[in-house]
Amino acid sequence: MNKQSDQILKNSSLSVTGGRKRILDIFLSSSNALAHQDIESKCSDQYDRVTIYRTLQTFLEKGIIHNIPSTDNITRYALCNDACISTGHHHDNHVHFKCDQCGKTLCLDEVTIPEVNLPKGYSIHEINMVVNGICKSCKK
Amino acid sequence: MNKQSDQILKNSSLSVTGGRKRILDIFLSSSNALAHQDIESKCSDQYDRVTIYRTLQTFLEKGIIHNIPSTDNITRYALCNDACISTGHHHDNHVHFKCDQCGKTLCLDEVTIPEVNLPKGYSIHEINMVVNGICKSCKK
DNA sequence: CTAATTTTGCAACAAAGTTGCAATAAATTT
DNA sequence: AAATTTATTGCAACTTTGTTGCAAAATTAG
Repeated sequence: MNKQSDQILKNSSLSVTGGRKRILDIFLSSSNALAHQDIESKCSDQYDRVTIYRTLQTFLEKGIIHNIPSTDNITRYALCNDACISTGHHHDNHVHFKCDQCGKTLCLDEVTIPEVNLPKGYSIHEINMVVNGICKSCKK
Repeated sequence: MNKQSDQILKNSSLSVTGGRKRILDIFLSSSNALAHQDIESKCSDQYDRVTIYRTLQTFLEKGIIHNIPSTDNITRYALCNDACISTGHHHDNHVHFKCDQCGKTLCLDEVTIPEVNLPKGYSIHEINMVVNGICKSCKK
């Protein structure tokens, strides 16, 4: 009976440690993107601040999570979907949404980023699209 | 003989001070977006760190500059084009480009953000699009 | 030119992130 | 399954980034 988090760590050839499992579980049970601060407030009693920083860094490098750009200068992370993880080479091509009311940031996995034509001479490696507005839950 | 920076400040009904003129001039003479750090390194001998923070904040509020989202957690600012400034109500609808080689971030004023369709229940207030890749100058 | 208003610099602080190193835990080998 | 190797964690110290209150200085208004 392997937990999902154990499996993900093994697939990324990472040591399975308590801290990594815990942080991964926090992501698995969250519907929105998380900032370092969010994670810290959920497990700083068990794990050190520095460990959380290092774990997030490791997850990023392994493509387990991706970070989401924002203008408010807070780095938020979200789990990559299976496609991301398996490819290793990492390209999110989905749109991110940040709700101005509840403040939550979501991956809209089903919304793909539309094509954009840049002037001659530019080559594209990655595209990020972040939409601000009011989310489904807040609008009701 | 009013300098351009004086005029911009007056148009935004801001007091014309040495620091504001200096920082505005730095933007006016830069082809790429600037982080707080970039500005500090150019004028920290003349103006205090705190003044720079407050000036950038003021410029943001007045719509003289806008900030550009990024995944590297560094807030970068760029001058708004005339359309932005005059409307007051601020919507950049151009694409931003960050070069992976030289690290510079540019406003591609001529490239407008393509339409995107969100699922039912979401309302859009603002859209940001940031493209990473190799810029014109680096590609040569 | 003087008074009222804003802006600035300084000091102190808070928050966010990083690094080195010893202790500990996990994986590997036998 | 114990011992060894390797990787991870916690702690302390530090750097960078951003904020706040308040008195001094500069700008604007009368």
